[in-house]
Amino acid sequence: MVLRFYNTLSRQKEVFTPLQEGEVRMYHCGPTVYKRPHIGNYRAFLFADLLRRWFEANELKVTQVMNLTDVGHLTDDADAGEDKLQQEAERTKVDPWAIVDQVSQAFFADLNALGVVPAHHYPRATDHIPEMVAMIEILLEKGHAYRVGDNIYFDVHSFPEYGKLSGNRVEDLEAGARLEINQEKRHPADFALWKSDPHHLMKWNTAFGEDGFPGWHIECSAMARKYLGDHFDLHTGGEDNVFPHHECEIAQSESALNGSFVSLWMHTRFLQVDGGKMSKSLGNVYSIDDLIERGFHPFDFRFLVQRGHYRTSLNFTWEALKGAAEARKSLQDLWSRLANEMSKVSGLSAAAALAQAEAAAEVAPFAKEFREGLNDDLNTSKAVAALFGLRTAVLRADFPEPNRTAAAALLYAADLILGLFPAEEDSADGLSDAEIEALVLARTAAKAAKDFAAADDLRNQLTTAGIVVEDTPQGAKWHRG
RNA sequence: GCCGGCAUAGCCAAGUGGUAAGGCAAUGGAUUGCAAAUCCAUCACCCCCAGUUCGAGUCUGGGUGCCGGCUCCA
Repeated sequence: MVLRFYNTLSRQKEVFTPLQEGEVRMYHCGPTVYKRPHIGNYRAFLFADLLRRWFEANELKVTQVMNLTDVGHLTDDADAGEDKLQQEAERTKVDPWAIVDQVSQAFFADLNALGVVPAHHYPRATDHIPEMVAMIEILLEKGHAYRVGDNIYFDVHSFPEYGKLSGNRVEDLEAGARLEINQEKRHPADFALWKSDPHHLMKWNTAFGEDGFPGWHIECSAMARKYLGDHFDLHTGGEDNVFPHHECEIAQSESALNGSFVSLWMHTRFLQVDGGKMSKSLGNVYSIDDLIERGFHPFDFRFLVQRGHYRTSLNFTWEALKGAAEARKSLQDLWSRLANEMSKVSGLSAAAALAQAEAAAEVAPFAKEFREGLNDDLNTSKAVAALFGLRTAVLRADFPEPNRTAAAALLYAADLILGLFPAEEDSADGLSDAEIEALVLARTAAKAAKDFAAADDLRNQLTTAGIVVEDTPQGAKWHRG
């Protein structure tokens, strides 16, 4: 098994070697819970889910952490800066803690709808104030941070490698600074670790003062350390996190902990809508519910995202989503056709199912293409193409019967890894096989008698019950849709 | 102004320098009582201009357009 991933830090694909053999520890920058996440946010979270699933399919033990940022961050570093959560709270006259609760619930509901496997920890920033304070104290002691009144800043010049992730240089940042220079700071690129403001709605009484709140970046450093240790395998986020957020995390953590922090940094490219950035004014900032209202299943969106590569900007359009939905439906149809064989492989692990598929000559080429695609920096396009290759092969009349189970195994594994098909809904009006057979036979008889009205009526009954009837040269066949 | 990325058919999207995966849609045919499904077939000179090379979507330079960061943002 050789997994290769593109590392933002080195700007190239690298062979992945876990720090601890057989284990992967990873951290994902999660949502700021001040307003409901949109589909663009979910592209990043679906990517995290895919990583998790593929690692587990490779029999690695995964520890996965995704933070919830529930304390607002400053819109700028000047003292007048407000934070989004505070703004939202003031705008809606709702207590910020209530907003956090409400948005968090919506977030988890969306994750569930998208079939995301829950991370092991979803730490909240406000639950980790002591950890952040402790880390800031280390930075002060080591001379990487300085205090001005009740504000504390990280001294960028104390970390010579600042800029290694983003490629930015401290000098350029200074030259391009569009902000009013905060006179408190020694250098414009210095960033806040802790701020104090009596008017802030969310504030804590700490050694740094009575009315303080954390800077934007420190929460991830502190929480990652707590749940994953000082040095862990990989950290992900959207491309916009590269700078300043992740750059600052690196500076803080490596300064505080004397050593490398994260081995592999992975970032997802933004989702575009209608060829450009989604924006409120264009009215194309969609939520998962918006997709559902238009008649799509959240898994259609999941499939759309996973048909493309995470490092390429994906253009979301309703037409593209429709295309993904149709494509997913045809794989779902394949699943139904393999229902009998599916029962023989269900319960297998993804690793075992994939191995079984690779062991069968007729299916192996597709299984290999699927695996190799994912091994190569999660090339899901290639992996999905393999599934369509499998579909074509299975649907050919001469597909060898013994290999149908292997084909089912591959599709089953693909579902465990990509999350293609929602869990079966309990069909309350489900017909038994015998009842279906009777209806199908009755329809065949009606057709033979040229009573097409009756035949169509029977077909409608079956369709309504979720049964697909196919007239083939070998007679009528049916399967559950 | 300074960093970084992308540009492939109507749409979405892969692509180690050797003559363009896959899907959706569409079109023709087979099949059907009509459909649906399925099967067969058709459907791209890879943004523009130079250059390197025996050979470039794939490398280099210059344009144009879009995206990200430098400011909260996946």
